[in-house]
Amino acid sequence: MKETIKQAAASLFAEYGYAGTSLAQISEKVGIKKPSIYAHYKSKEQLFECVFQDAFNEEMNRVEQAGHLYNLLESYLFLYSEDPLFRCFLASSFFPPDFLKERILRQYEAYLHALERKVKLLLKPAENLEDAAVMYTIIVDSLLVELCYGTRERSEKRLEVAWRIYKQSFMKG
Amino acid sequence: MKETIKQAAASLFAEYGYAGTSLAQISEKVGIKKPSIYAHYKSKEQLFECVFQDAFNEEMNRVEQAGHLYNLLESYLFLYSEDPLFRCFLASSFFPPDFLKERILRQYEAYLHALERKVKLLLKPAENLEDAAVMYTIIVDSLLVELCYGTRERSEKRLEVAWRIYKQSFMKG
DNA sequence: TTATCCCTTCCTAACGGTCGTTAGTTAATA
DNA sequence: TATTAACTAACGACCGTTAGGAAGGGATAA
Repeated sequence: MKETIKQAAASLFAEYGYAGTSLAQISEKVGIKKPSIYAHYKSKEQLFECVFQDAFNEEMNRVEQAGHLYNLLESYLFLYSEDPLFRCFLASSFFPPDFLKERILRQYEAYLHALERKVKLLLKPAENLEDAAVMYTIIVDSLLVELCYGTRERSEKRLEVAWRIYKQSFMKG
Repeated sequence: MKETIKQAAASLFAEYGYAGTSLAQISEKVGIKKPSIYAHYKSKEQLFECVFQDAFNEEMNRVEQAGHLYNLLESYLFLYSEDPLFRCFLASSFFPPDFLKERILRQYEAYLHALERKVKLLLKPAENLEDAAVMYTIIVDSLLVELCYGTRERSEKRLEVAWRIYKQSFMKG
């Protein structure tokens, strides 16, 4: 049940944001009454905190276990359309509620650092490894943005063009 | 006064989103009582609509009057830190309220198209003009994201790296 | 010039509704 | 028997919004 609530909350937070989502909506989606939520979470803030932390950890693990740079990029495409928790991670990073703003910004920074580390690890040593890492995060962010309010089609186009340029710039060898 | 309200609303909507901003906050920032807003706007929705439309039009004009691709990129950096209306345009595009979602998505798409048109106009004819246009919007979006929740410093780094790669890929001639 | 009227813009008071939350109870489980 | 997780009822706070009135300015007519 605790997990069910978390999932329902995740997809609602992802779509309407923290302020735009009410406990009434969440409980209705789960199929229980509003006060029942308090048997599992002591406040709306704490519920959101749990949801976000889960989302963040899961996404962080995914990056750290990635084996190929292109596959990682490509995975964002279906992840966005399939995984509410991931969408929640995205939306919360783009638009964090006030009471968690600082922590979320800190964690998103850690996320970008993890991406850069991954690039430096997987890419053949090159003189411009630093550029390659920055450029990779640029592509990731732009892909995420496009996923948020563009079409799937445009996202795929972006991925294709970006990867072609990226390869050409950093993987000539 | 109508203009004053709009500005106050813009900076609050930019920071807290539509759902996260109350008319009480707006009126307090302006220095009037909450119901006085209704002398100028007939509802919170209409107020937001005006603010967003202003923000969008202003930003669209800016793009259409741009003369250099690099300058346009660079302008986003200070624009974000100086112009609440621009921040509101950004935040609203990233996280539109439900009642305007469709229109906002449509307009953001128009915005990206305007960017692509600008690239094709300003760039020397090349065989991969289409790629250059897509890549430019990638850079813009990633820059905007970084501005939203990164540091100014990181944004500048991104701009520098992205532009170097961009020039090298599309402006060799 | 003065008096009248209208219109705009602010105000106070209050509305119904929804918010997050708490208290207190009941039913089931271990 | 003690604990957990669901419920109903209700709380105070805040939400967007409306009603109704006061103050001021501008135009018009005496």
